[in-house]
Amino acid sequence: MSCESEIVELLRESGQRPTPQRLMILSILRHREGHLTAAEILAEVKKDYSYVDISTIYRTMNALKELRLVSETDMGSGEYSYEWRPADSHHHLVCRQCGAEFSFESTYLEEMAARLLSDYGFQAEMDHFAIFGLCKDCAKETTPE
Amino acid sequence: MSCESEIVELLRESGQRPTPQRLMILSILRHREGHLTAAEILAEVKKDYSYVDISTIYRTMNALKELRLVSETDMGSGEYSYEWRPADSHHHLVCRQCGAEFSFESTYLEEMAARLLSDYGFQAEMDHFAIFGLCKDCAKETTPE
DNA sequence: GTTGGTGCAAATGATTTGCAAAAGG
DNA sequence: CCTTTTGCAAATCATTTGCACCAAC
Repeated sequence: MSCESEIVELLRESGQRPTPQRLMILSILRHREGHLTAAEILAEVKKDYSYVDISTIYRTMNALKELRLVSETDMGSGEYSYEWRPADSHHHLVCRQCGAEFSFESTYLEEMAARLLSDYGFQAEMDHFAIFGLCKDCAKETTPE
Repeated sequence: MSCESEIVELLRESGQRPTPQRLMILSILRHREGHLTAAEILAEVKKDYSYVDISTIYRTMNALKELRLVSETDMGSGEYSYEWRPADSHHHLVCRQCGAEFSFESTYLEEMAARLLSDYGFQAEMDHFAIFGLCKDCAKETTPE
């Protein structure tokens, strides 16, 4: 794939070795839309390359997290989800009832980040938020009016 | 303490039995400011009442969570924190570097909740948010300019 | 060669669960 | 009594770690 060299460069720049495992993990993260759990990444990697361990996934994710190349989000399922850090930050609505997930963008969060910076000097990481609540359909059931 | 009867009533209303364990747990949650982990609640309860188990804490928290009497927040430490659901919703800034925590209130979050409701019909639970980032001091070190 | 990365298996640590006994209504 | 709740111990489940071996530079 064409962006492999780009990935290799990214790794080298940050002092990491471009092993086949990492290339596969990174390629999956970059080509798949949305967030993946460590187990899901593992399953995907194993399709082509059987001998990979879940610990390698976690170690890679931790390294990439520190480099801020991937985001880690608690989607409320008990596992963390990882996503290639998107250029355009988006967020997730997660329904507590049915588990449905929706993406959304919000200038409110960016405005708030700016405000936190000016008021508190706090550099908020607003790139990937999960907001919990009730989706439209479940809200209807719960409050049938 | 004077608010015990109030707590008993709250439990009864929701079909729960006011056992001594629950009364203590609830009393601690209501009188302590800020959020507590399950282990911290356990330690606090054990001061007066030795035979309590961590599973009772979790079971109580899960029941109260569903009744929306306490909020559960991932403060980034690997454990969840619980807090008596505050009348005035506030949120937390957590520094990824030094771990410092700050409370803040924000009308932005409320505005966003209103917008999510009108745009998506999504009833967001905005009562207790943890936002991660870099605090003033750590930001200074990282970006000494 | 030296350093860093991997697979494997075992450890960890938070949370959950099965069950028999105890307590609440 | 009948149902819910508890303590205890054991189970789960995601994530981390120790270590010997292997791969990158």
